[in-house]
Amino acid sequence: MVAPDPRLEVLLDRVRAQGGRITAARRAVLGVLLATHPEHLTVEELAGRVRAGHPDVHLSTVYRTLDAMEEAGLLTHVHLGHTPSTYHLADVPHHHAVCDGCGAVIHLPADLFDDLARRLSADHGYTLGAHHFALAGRCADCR
Amino acid sequence: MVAPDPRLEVLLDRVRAQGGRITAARRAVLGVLLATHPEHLTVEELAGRVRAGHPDVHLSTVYRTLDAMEEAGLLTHVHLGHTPSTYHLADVPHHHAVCDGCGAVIHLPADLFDDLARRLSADHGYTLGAHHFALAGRCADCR
DNA sequence: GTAATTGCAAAGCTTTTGCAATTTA
DNA sequence: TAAATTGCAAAAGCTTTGCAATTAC
Repeated sequence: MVAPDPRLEVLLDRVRAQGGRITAARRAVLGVLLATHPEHLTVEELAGRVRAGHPDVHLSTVYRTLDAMEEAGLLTHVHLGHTPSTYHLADVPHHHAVCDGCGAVIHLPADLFDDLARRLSADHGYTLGAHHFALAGRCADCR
Repeated sequence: MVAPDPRLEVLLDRVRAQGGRITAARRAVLGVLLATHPEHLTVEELAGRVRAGHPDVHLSTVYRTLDAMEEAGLLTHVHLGHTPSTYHLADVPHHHAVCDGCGAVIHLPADLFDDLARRLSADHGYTLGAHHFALAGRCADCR
């Protein structure tokens, strides 16, 4: 038996506050995301872990739950490459750099992009936003 | 009748030089890419234009042609968002910033990323590579 | 009770693949 | 002629959707 994570209640309260309902599926999905944080899980991986405790939760429910929770601002998805989207709890904003060779993911603090963001804003009126797509390149090992 | 583009022969020579064969489909695909450069076309758009002159070229042939020509270094594909990949001739390296609101694409010179690349290299041994995924954000109009 | 959520099955959309037939060099 | 390329049809992989049944509030 896994000890209940008090952070789960905080997340659920945010769902309630937005008029969302609390279901077993939502508890399970958020629970998995809390337990695996700060990993980035594909929907498949997520569903697998959810099903370990709730074999009845359908894959389409996982997709819809993720959509709803993302809409509510609780989580985010990122594209790391030519692969399925990955999900993680929304917390400290960060970027990702993926190695084209081995797939390793490096997490980068957002402030690394401050200069770039400033120039995009000044030169193009463009506001750099979500850290939605990873940078591509080569890690030290694969170089 | 469209005047033949002399640049096409240059590209075809590069294909030959690598042992590739010249077919009507390859002429057509490269021709469209030359004619639309520097636009970024989805495979669907590309195939549509190819079929205007060669109704017999199958979509799967377009995919295979793009793979082969990309392999040969003649072209590149970029992901601009939750949309099909887009293709363009490989020329001056550049990055892309897409507006989450209207989908507008801003082309950014590669040297905008020089500082970032330097820090990634120094701090993580990571070599920033292909400009494969667009940045996400908001353009001036949509802000 | 009412609206939100779910399960299921089916479909959607982009991309890939097997294979025989055709074409290039 | 040998190897590369194509057409076609089928399938694969990820994600979305319609709808009736269930569940939360």
